[in-house]
Amino acid sequence: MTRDKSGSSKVGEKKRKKETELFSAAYELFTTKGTQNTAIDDIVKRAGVAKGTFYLYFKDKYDIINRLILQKSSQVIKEAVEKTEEQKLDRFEDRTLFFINYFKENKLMLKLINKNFSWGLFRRALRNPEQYKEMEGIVEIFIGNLVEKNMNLDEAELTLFMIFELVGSVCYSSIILEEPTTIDEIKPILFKKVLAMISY
Amino acid sequence: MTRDKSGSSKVGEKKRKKETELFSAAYELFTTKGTQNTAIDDIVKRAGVAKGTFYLYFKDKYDIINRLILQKSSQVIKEAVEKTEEQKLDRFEDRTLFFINYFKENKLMLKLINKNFSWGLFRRALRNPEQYKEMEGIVEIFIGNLVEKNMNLDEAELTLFMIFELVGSVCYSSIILEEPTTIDEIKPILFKKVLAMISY
Amino acid sequence: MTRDKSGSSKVGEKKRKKETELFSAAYELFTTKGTQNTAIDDIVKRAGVAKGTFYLYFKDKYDIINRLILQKSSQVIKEAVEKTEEQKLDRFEDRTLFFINYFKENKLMLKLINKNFSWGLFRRALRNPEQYKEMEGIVEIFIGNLVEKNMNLDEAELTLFMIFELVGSVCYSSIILEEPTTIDEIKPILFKKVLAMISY
Amino acid sequence: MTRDKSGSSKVGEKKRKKETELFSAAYELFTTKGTQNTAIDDIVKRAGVAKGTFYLYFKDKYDIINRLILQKSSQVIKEAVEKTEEQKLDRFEDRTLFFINYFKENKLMLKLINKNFSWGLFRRALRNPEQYKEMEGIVEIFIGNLVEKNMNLDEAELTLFMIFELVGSVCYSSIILEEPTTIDEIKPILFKKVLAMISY
DNA sequence: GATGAATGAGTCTTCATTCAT
DNA sequence: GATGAATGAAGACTCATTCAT
Repeated sequence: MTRDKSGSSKVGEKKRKKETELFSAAYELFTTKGTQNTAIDDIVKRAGVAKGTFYLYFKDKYDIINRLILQKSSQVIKEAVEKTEEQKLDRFEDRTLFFINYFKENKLMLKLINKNFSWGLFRRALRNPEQYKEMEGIVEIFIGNLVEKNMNLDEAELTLFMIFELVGSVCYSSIILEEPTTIDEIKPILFKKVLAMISY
Repeated sequence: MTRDKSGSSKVGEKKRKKETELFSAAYELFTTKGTQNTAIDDIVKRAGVAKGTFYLYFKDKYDIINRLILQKSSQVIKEAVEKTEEQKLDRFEDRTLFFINYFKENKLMLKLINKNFSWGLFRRALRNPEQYKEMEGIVEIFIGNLVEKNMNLDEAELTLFMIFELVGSVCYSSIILEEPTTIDEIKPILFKKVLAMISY
Repeated sequence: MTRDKSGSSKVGEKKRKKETELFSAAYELFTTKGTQNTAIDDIVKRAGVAKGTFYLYFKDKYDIINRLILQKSSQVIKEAVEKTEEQKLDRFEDRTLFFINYFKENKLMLKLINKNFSWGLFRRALRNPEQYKEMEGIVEIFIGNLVEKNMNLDEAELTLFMIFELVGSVCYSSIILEEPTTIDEIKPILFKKVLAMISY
Repeated sequence: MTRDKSGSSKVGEKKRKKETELFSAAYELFTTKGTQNTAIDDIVKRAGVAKGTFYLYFKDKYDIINRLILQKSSQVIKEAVEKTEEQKLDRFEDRTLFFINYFKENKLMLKLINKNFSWGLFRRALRNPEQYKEMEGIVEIFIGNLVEKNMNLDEAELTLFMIFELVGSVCYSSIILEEPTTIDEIKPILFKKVLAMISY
């Protein structure tokens, strides 16, 4: 009798393991060589499974890319939030900066996300009640803080969007390409600009 | 004996013409379908030349992409500068906003540049004395203005970089994908944030 | 101890049921999408059994196709014979035409059989004493009638074969493809030709 | 200066040769193993060209199949007509039988055509003025003869269609599968039936 | 008997690049 | 300089069949 499709049975575990291996193989490859230059063949070879197995778990290449971005980005953000909360910082600005600082640590993910990120995909994910409950909280808190500062709701959301775009591109460029300079040299200026965006 | 590579002889003209046709065919295609989905075959067909001819003028596909981005982006910026100067605006802030406003008009180029733009490529181009003399001027003027506002030189240049990144990503997302909303709704907020970045 | 392979025990019944479900799922799919475009996966999904189960009842894909054709074609013919006999038609020719007319009704089977039918397979089936006793009767009656008309036995059997081939192809083409025209327009001519083949 | 696309120049000749080689390799393979079991890879290997070359000459697998059937069938029919006319037979019936007799000689083509033949494709080809002028003549003559025998035009065309279908299926079965017997044993009966179809 | 996860050979198709003419 | 036929490696995806549980 089969009770669950991905549950606690031995088969279910094994199944889950394959998917995980596929995910992490793809992640490694995508962040190293880019999605475009990574073949399904590379992924399955690294994961140590047969080609057909890939298509057991993913509809096609786009499927794994999207699911990976969603998964990794929400995971990284979640982590960043947790670390930020541990800091017991009083001021909203400080919390924001600490958050960004932590966020930028995950270099590999940055590379993956930056060229494939879509705000629409992200918002849609936020509306998925099951999986992203926590993340939604963060977003709401952030926006709430801005609203308290007399921003209206629309502007607050757009501000968040712009901060994402700015921090994302700047980090990508400075970390991955070291252009125009290193992230360490850029960071103080970036923080200054983010604060300016929050405050005015 | 070939005297010149871009000269004034009839042959030189003809040569130049093929290259130009290849450039504009590629531009049209790249901005419409993306670089990835455009085959050399598409380009040469549209340009009306043979496939081999392509490799007479460009080393490979990357070559034409890079040169196209450089060429188009500096051309668009140049135009934007000219239009801005015609406006005889007194305040630096107003000139910046007018500039950005004009800049964003060129939707097609935006699409091309956004996923391929690299600040390093851009700066390298600026240092090319022949071709980009005028553009360098613009950049210097902008930076000069920021320095007058008591920014140091490094911060000024990084500020310019960040404005480019922010405006670029936001325009791309809002114009091409209409996410999170249309450019018209985003513009006032974007301007506000750019001003904040200039001022603080 | 397994006593029977198709017997009356409960297990046997269950077994029989799976096989039947596989058969009817395959039939539906084959006649709708063609054998080539139907995957084992489609069949087992529709039948509601596991993939491995398929190979418990059928050696491979060809096995189910052949057995299906045999089964369905003899079933349709049997039905056609019964309907024909209900009509109490006196003349052999009239009975033949009525038979053909009924025969052509089963569009789906036509599609399945036409591209896979093999006279050898069919005759071999007829010689299988168990299953196809009745059908053999029909064939013998038909042939007997022709012999009465002074055809020799060989010619009679070949005539039957040719009528099958002609009626089969013409019906397939006109019903499924509507080429060169509809079955309704073709039918009178087809009947005329069949009568000619019987009579001369 | 390029004057022609497949003409008399050296390049044109070479080009033509590749296409021909591809055609004949495909023909050989299709008739031996069937279209379904022949991969593009098999074709190009046998033709001694690269895989990409195939797609220079044919849109896809269906393209080469259709063009091959059209080409071969019209070629065989043309030949059969020529041979028939050389015989100076007076009676229409005799000419028809001689024609069929010659027609059946080409065993390989029979195999190819039989499972892929479509009357619609065939008629469309007949309407192609350039290539099939002669063939159209044959068809018209045949139909004309039937009309002289007091058949109306529609019935004449349908009769031709049915003869094609009958002769095609019977020859296929008897020549390729030797079912229900050899073509030599079947031929007299087949002729008798065709005459019956012409005469009544 | 029943399951369904896993396999991997097989298939079609694309395209940047080369090179003889 | 110009041409365009030829290349073949690379890629995404399918599916009949097996086998451990």
